This record gives sequence, structure tokens and C-alpha cells, in this order.
Amino acid sequence: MQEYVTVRLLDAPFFLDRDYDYSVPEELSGAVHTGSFVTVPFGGGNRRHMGVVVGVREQAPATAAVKPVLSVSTPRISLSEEMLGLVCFLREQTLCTTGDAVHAMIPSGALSGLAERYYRTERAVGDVRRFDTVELLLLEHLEHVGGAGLSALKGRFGNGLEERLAHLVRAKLVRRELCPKDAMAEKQEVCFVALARDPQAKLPRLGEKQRQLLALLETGEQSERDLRARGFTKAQTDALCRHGLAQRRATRVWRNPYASAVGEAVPFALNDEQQAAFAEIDRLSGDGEAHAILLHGVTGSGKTCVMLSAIDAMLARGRGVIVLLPEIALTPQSVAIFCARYGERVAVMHSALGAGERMDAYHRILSGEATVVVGTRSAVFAPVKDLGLIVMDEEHEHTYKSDMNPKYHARDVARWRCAYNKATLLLCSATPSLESYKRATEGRYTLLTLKKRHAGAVLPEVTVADMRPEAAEGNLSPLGKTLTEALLQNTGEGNQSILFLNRRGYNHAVSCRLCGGAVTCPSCSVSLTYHTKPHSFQEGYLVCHFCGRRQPLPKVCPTCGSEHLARIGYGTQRVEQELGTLLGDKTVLRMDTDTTGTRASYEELLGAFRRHEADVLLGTQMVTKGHDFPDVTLVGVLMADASLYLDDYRAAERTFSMLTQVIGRAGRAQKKGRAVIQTCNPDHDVIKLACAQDYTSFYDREIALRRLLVFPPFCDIVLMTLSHKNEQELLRAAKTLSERFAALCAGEYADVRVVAFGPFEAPIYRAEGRYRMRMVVKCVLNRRSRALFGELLALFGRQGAGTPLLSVDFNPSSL
DNA sequence: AGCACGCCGACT
DNA sequence: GTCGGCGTGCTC
Repeated sequence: MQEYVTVRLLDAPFFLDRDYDYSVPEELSGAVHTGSFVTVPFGGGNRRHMGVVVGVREQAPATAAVKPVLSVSTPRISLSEEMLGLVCFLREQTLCTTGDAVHAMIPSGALSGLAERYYRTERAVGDVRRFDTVELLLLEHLEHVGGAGLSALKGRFGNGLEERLAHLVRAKLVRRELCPKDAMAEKQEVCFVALARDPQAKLPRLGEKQRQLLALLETGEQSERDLRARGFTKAQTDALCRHGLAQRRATRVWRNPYASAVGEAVPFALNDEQQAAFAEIDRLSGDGEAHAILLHGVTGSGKTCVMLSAIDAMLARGRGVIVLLPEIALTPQSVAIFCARYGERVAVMHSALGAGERMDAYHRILSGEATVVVGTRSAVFAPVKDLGLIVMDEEHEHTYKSDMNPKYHARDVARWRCAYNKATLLLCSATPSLESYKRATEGRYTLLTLKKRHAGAVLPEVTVADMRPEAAEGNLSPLGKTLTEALLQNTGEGNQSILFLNRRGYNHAVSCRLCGGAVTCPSCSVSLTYHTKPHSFQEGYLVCHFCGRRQPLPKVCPTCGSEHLARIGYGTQRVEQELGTLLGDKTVLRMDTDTTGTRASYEELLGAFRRHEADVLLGTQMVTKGHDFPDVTLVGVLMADASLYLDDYRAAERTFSMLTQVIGRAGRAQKKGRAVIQTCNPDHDVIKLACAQDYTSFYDREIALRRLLVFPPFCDIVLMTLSHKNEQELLRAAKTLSERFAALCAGEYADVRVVAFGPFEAPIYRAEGRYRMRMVVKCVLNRRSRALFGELLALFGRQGAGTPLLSVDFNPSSL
């Protein structure tokens, strides 16, 4: 029976990403299923492309000519029904291509790809004058070797190779082919064992080395690596195998950098409150329905214990678990908690994994060997068998939103997968996102609250240091009197301190040193950002990064009328310098994106601080996410209000969350801790509420504001970014974009309600040699509104290489 | 995007 | 006459 399949290409641009029908040749029937990866001929030139089968049928498609599937490219890997559904979900949700979605789900090493190869054709060269010497040498070489890959040719012919090959292909003297290339190899460990032999039988004649080798093997199996290290050569092992005295054995080994992660499984007992929360989670996840639970626990309430109990219970039911952690929290220490508790059943997945490690983790999950996946946002796609629970720790963290294609939010994917698998989604946070908490209050999530701090955890004594009087006295040092004294005393007693400074404070917001207010946009209440005019650092203007509004720099503070307006901005480096002079012989560790280039250096810094090799840890957000430092008794926050002036409508939410966490950090020590919060804005609600660790009041205040100004979760934000190397082209394209958008909104999509801003220059107008313009749109996302943006994406994808690039991000993590 | 088809100028 | 320029249009 002739079969037909519907295929989607993996390397197709947005507008080519639709269904194509192919016939299945007889020799492949039985090997091609829904979810299989195949190669197919595509386009006039029948170029080979990778694709995934999304449907199998027996009726011939109505369309004219159907081409045949060429091959099944990775027989071992295919997409399950669930993953195919997830591909569709991602495409609709984020307007990405099938290829983008598939690549998010399958590690690139596990999937075979296509490699270019070049062959000499039969055609005669003809007029030699048409080609240069290198081209003629190239032809000769290809004729000699038969066929060659691009990389091999590059080594030999160097610069200008691509152009020359293209020329030869055009002249039909060289044929280019795309061949399926194998997936990344499995890693094997080879060892040799002696085979049992009749002691009576005479040994064949062996060399001295061979006899030694045999004697060694008879004491037990030896790995090839060890043997080589002992000076035995391949010739000697081969000889023994040939004589039937030994055997070569290859076993697959998993590249698992965490296999040796040690740590002790900490036993714990749940207190009443934790037990009650766990009991409710367990009750819900046992009823065979999908559930979403928001576990809101104040800092130090022991959310982790509840989380681990829930995971234990789900594993006991025989179902798989995914644990998502924000990027920054995925340190060896936190991974060790899981490795110690679940051992071999854990697979760790994060972006810093090597290609081979990632692939092996994937295969371990696929085979069912690993049933607990711990990882960052991309781990939400892990092909866990019989998924029963997804835990999202620090649910509010913005690193759960991807800003590259596919631009998904891990929470949305997790919700979808839980619904599909009738699994439980457990969101944990001390400061939930407004969106999640709103859903909880509406009853769409089950809200569980932990109010009690667990034994030994006391909130530190919080002092809010008002920096305004000092500013008035002319003390512009980043370290105020209160904090300086506390710091000197604390380090003097041999205790450690953490100083936290939000690096985004470098942003040139303009704030008043007297009243503490920042200059905000009248229509968005987003802080305006100071931009300098080109070639002049003195002359500047203010820009709203949300709606693009511009205004001159006011002479006096719009709130209190004083002239003490100042651009906020000093960073960690400046403070490090100050600390050096202040503390003399004490050691200061600075930790920010500049000093922690790699994951390793980040962990090294944290480790050094934990070992008490430094007295003060100074850094950006990273320091709030480390782990418990038992000797830290002082936490200082410099410019607590700096992040209030971020050019983002979530500034208050982020500030509250950061302050709450950083204060909670000092509260974990056995010794009584202290927190000093420096601010020009001591009366600001957000700062007061964070000091009191009062989330619900903060929520009530913030949600009212969002409702009033119509910001998420009361609408969605769409960010469209156009970029182009040529500024003039970009401006023309930006005009086209806004016109097309306006036309669509007025015509075909008149039912979609939108509020659009821009186009205006992106906050970083020129980056990586490209200029960027953006448009920001407020609307409610649904199938209709997404289709509207899909049309724009199709329009800008269609017109070739010289055209500007349009990117659409729904609810971006930052603006 | 790629690649064909197609219709014009510069060369053997 | 042919080669090769790149404008236009399609891709199961």
C-alpha cells in the first residue's frame, strides 16, 4: 500500500514553514512514522532538507506532483505525540518555526544533520580561460579524491573557496550534495578481558610483552586506557584477541559531569505547616487530573523541604519529575542536593553542558534510566517518561523566559505539559510573579502558603538608611554613615558581609537627591532614561523606553522643585575602590558579570567566600542567589531605589523581590543578622514592604497600579524589533512596518484591539554593526492577535537577504 | 533562503 | 550566435 506523509522542514524560514506532502518509497515503508526525522528533496533544485513527519496517510494528496522521501535520518530519535503537540503549541504561542521548536526539544548532537560534499562531474572543462589556477587545481583535486567536504577543502584551498566552488558549480563542473551526517557518537569505554582457556592446551607462541599482558588480564579486566598507560600497545592487545585468548568489550558510558557529585542526603522533618502543604500537594497530584499549585513561602520557611517531599512522593508513584531552577541558582551545591538524594536517577541539563554531555543526558532520560531532571528553562522539554510533576523554583525569575527563538516562557510550556500528562505543576517562590499570584487569587492555581520561618531562621534587624541628608551635606560616597559603621564593626568582629548593588543602576535614570523621586513618563509611569546626544556628553534628553516619548532634561525636579537632579550611576568597581580604602587589610571579593566570565569562576568566587577567604562579598544580583553563608551577619544594599528607576514597568516588582531575598539571606545565619538598606527613598512603599517582608500588601498595591495603567497581567506586551546594517534601509522598513501594522489593524484585523507605540529607536540603537528600531504594542494575546503579528513576520521574512530582520517577542523579559 | 526560468548586453 | 548578468516566482 502506497503511503504518503506530511512533512515540515526543520531549516525553513517562517513563510516556508507549512505542510508538504511526500510519498514513501517502498524500501522505506515501515520505517517512516509520525514523528520520524527524514530528509526530503525540496525546491526546484531538489536540495536535500531535513524534516519531521507530522502525519501519515494512505490517500494520495490532491496536490499535483509529490516527491519521494529520501531517507530516515535518525532512526533512534523521533518525536513523541506529546512533543509534536508541543511543537504546534510553541509555533502558535511564540511564532517560531518548526525547526526552532524542534531544536529547543532535542539536543543538536542527538539529531543527525546534513553535510555539504562536492564532487567532480563528467563534464569537460572546455575553455580553460574561464577559470583561475586555483579553480583548476580544485577540479583536479576533486577528480583525484572523488568527493570532499567543505572543511577538508578549506584547509587546502583557503580564502575565496566558497566563491570558486560556486563558480564551478554554476559551470556544472562540480556537483554539490547534502548528505546526511551521523549524529554525535556515543562515548564508549573499551576494555579487555581474558577468555577462559583449557589449562592443558598449549599456549601459542607469544612475545614477552604479550605474555605479561595476558597475565595481567587474567587478574581481571583492564580498560584500554589503563593498558596504554602501562605501555601495552594496540598490536599486543590485537594479537591476544586474534589468538582467542582475550576479548575486546565496548560498553557505552554516559558523559555525566554530575555522576560524581557528592553531598549527603540531608534528612529533614516537616513542621506542621510544611506537612499540611505537602499533604495538599500529595492529595491533588494523586487524583489523576492536572493541577497547578503556587507554593508561596516567606524566605526561610523551608520551601525546599516541601518540594523534596513532593518529588519523593511522585517518584514513589513511579512517575517522572522535572525540577526547574533559575540559571543562577544551578550551582554544584544545589545540584548536589538532588544528586545525593536521587543518585543515578538524576539527569542535569543546563546551557553550559557540552554537546556530548547534553546528548547523553537526553538519552538517559529517554531510556527511562533518569527519572528526575534538574535543569534550567530548557529542561522543561526533557522527554521524561510518564511525567507526573514539574517543579519551578523561584517561579518569578525572568530567566525562565527565553529571549531567543523560540521565545517561550518555561511556565507556559510547563503548564501545557502538565495538562497533557495530567501532571502537577508546583510553582515555588517567596515573591511570586504578579501573574501567578493573580491566577492563584482567582482560583486557577491552588495557593499554599508557608508563613512560619523554620527553626533558627530569624529575620535580621533591618535598618533603612536615609541617604538624603548625607547628599545634602555633600557626601556623595556610595557608602553612607550607617552602613560604614556597621561594616567596620562586623568585619572587626571577624564576621562576613554581603554588599549588594544592582548593576543596572548604571542606567542613567535621573533622580532627585532631595525627594528621592525619579523623573517618569507621564503616560507609562516608567522611569525615563537619560540619553546623551552624539558627540556631546553634556547635552542630553530623556526617553521613555516603553512608549518612545522624548523630552528635554528638566532643570528642576518635577515633584519637589529642587535643583538637585542627578544622573544615578555608579557601579561595583567604584564601590570596590571605596571599600579598599575603608577596610584596609580586609579582603573584598567583587562579583559581577565582569569578574565572572565563566560558570567556573562564579562558583570559585562563591566557594572562596564560603571558605571565609574574604570578608566582604560585593556584587550584583548574583550575590542574592548564592547559597547559605553561615558566617554572614551583615547584608548591605546600596541604592535600594536604583532598581525602582529601571525603565521597565516591572521595576517595582523586581526591586521588591530582590530586597526581600537579600534581606532573607542574612536571616539564615545561626547568629542574629543585620541588614542595612541605603536609599534616597525611605518612605517608598516598595522599600518599606520589602523590609517588612510583606508580600500580600505589596501585591495589592502593585496589582492596583497595573490595572490602572493597563499593564500585564491585565494585557500583554508585544515587542517588535527591526534591525538592519544600513540605517536608511532600516528607517524605510520601520515606516513600512508601522504602515502595514496600521493597515492590518484597520482592515482585516479590525476586531483586534491594540495600543501601539513607535516605531522608535531601541535603547541600544546600534549594536553588532546593526541599527535597531522597535515598536511596542499593548494587546491581549489570543489566536487572532498572534495571527496579526504572524502576518508581519511573514511579510518581513519574504524579501531576501538585504532586507531588515524583524523579531517579535511576546511579553519579553526585559524591555 | 535557494534555485530555476527568462529576458537583455558583451564577447568569441 | 553563446555566456552570464540578476529580476521574478515557486517551493509538496
